[in-house]
Amino acid sequence: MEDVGRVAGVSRATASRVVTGGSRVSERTRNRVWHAVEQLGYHPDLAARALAKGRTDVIDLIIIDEDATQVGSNPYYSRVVSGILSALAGTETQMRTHVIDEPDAPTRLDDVARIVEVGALLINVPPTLGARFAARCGRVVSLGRSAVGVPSVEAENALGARSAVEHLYRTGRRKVVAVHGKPNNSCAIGRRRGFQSASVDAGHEPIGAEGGFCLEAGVAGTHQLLAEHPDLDAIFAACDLTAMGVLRALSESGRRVPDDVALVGFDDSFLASVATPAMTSVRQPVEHMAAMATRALLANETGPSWQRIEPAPLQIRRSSAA
Amino acid sequence: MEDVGRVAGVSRATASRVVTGGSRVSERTRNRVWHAVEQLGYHPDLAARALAKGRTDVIDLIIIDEDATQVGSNPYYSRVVSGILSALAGTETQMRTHVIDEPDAPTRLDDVARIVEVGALLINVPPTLGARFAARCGRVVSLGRSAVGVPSVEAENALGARSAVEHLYRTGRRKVVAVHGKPNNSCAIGRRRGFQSASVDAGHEPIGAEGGFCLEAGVAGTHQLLAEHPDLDAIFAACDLTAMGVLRALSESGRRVPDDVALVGFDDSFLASVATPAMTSVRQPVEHMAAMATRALLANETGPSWQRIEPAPLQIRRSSAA
DNA sequence: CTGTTAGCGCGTTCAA
DNA sequence: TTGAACGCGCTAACAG
Repeated sequence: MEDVGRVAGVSRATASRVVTGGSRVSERTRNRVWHAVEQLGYHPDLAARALAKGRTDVIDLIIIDEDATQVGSNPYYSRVVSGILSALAGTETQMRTHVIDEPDAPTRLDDVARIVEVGALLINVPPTLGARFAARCGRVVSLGRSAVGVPSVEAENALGARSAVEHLYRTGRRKVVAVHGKPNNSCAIGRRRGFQSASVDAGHEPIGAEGGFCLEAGVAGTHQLLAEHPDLDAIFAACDLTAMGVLRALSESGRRVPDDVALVGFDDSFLASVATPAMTSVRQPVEHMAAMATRALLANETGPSWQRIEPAPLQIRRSSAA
Repeated sequence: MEDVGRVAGVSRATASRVVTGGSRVSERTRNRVWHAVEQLGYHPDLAARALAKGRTDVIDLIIIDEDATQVGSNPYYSRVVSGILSALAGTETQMRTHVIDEPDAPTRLDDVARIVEVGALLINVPPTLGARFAARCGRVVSLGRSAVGVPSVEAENALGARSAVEHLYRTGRRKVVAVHGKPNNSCAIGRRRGFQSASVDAGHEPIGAEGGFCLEAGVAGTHQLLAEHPDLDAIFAACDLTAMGVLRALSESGRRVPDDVALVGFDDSFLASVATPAMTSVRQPVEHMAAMATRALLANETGPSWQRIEPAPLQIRRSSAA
């Protein structure tokens, strides 16, 4: 930077001004400095800058999982990462990832809260912990609704689920049932609500099995539903992974998709497109939501009341063909 | 840190010594310092440390992809991330992710090479660029073989493919064909070689379709193979994603798996376990390989001749049942 | 084994 | 609009 100044014929301080903000510097000087930067191939030292500014340009991604070694098997996380990185592209800001085992969450979250710089994205953090984290550090967005007062971005879970059910009845199905997520997960709750109200509106009693966002739940739930309601002809699954389980159980039971039973998942992750048959799914724009949260943190525009709710349009594929 | 020293009754420098290495400090002093650290809840400032040491504790993960927005759809990447993070757990070292669009690779790689600190992990970097990168920065490991002289860790691709073919013939299949990966991908090359030699050893002419590590390749390759060799009764796919495509094409053609046609994939990603039927697959221990590479970088034990080759055991599931 | 001292590279005040 | 000077929090020489 000393050199940049020298080459541009100005002091180090002026060069710094140009490189950082560029304000209160004459047009001519600015050009000369940028030119020198190019010429010398100068790149600022992030560590030094961080020390001087007292803040590192970094966004913290915080993932809580029952089994930290399993995060590699969840398509959701990589979509989030992808969204964050795209929002960070062209920025000097980096992403820092913390994967926390569920049991360690209370302690580890406090540790992380202390070191947060620009902001943090929370995934899978239960409301209590989310609220605590937000209290300790502000500058936070939760992916999926958390406690009241914790900024969050989520998909229109209820509306998405509703559109799935409506689609199924509209295309001629007579008995649409569901495999739900866990009763305490906010996303799962919304989807369940949407399913139930849409069922009622269509003149049917809501029929569903308890589940969870995993394959096994789909398999077990489907077998249970088939046993109790052999005349079902459509299943709404709380997420794509669950839907994959539904697909397997249906195959095991000799029911064909979509001929005998129609299937709709939720997420529209790449699982939906690689499944056989390709799966109709409610699209959750995860990348977009993560990018949006990231940009909000960068712009420091997240307050306790900050909230975004994104549409979740139905992506129709073969699994629900009439 | 000044405070830590004061509380422990020593100078700042001594406190620093204890916190960093702890060598050449008397037992008693060390205890006192650690005690003070606890008491004050002291946490070192990473930026300051980085500046003083002249090096940031960070590992760079570099991913090249044809479409950077699609990295969220590739299970391989999240497994790598997961492996790196597990190796970094308990360390002060962070992970920094760079996703690079294929066309930008030459320029961007040079940029990144300059800022690498502890070391870099390369994914999907073609040999030429890999060699160039290694020349510029050393401290690199490629996941999957790169150019000669570039440290790398890879799975026993050929042997893994061989075991898949042997398994299929041993369980009674008569005509095992393959959908390959791209001809210029090192992993794909190894798997192809394994398939071919195993086929020959089993007394058959190797039959395969060109492909790529994607769904579409599996679909197209399978339709082509079925047209040319209607009597095939087993397919080896170069990766799980391709295998999902094979599954779809077989379904479209009315062939049942495993009754009419057996299927074996490669990777043993979570796709293999969510597929219907569950898919036999050659296990590539991605997380373990990434963790191993990371540890090698941390220990600075990677030289031009550093190389690890990990076994790729067959994971047998329903798709290849006799 | 420990204390003293000198920067690491940069942002930012204050004066000019 | 610009330059000089200070300090961010820490590590690493060098003495003692």
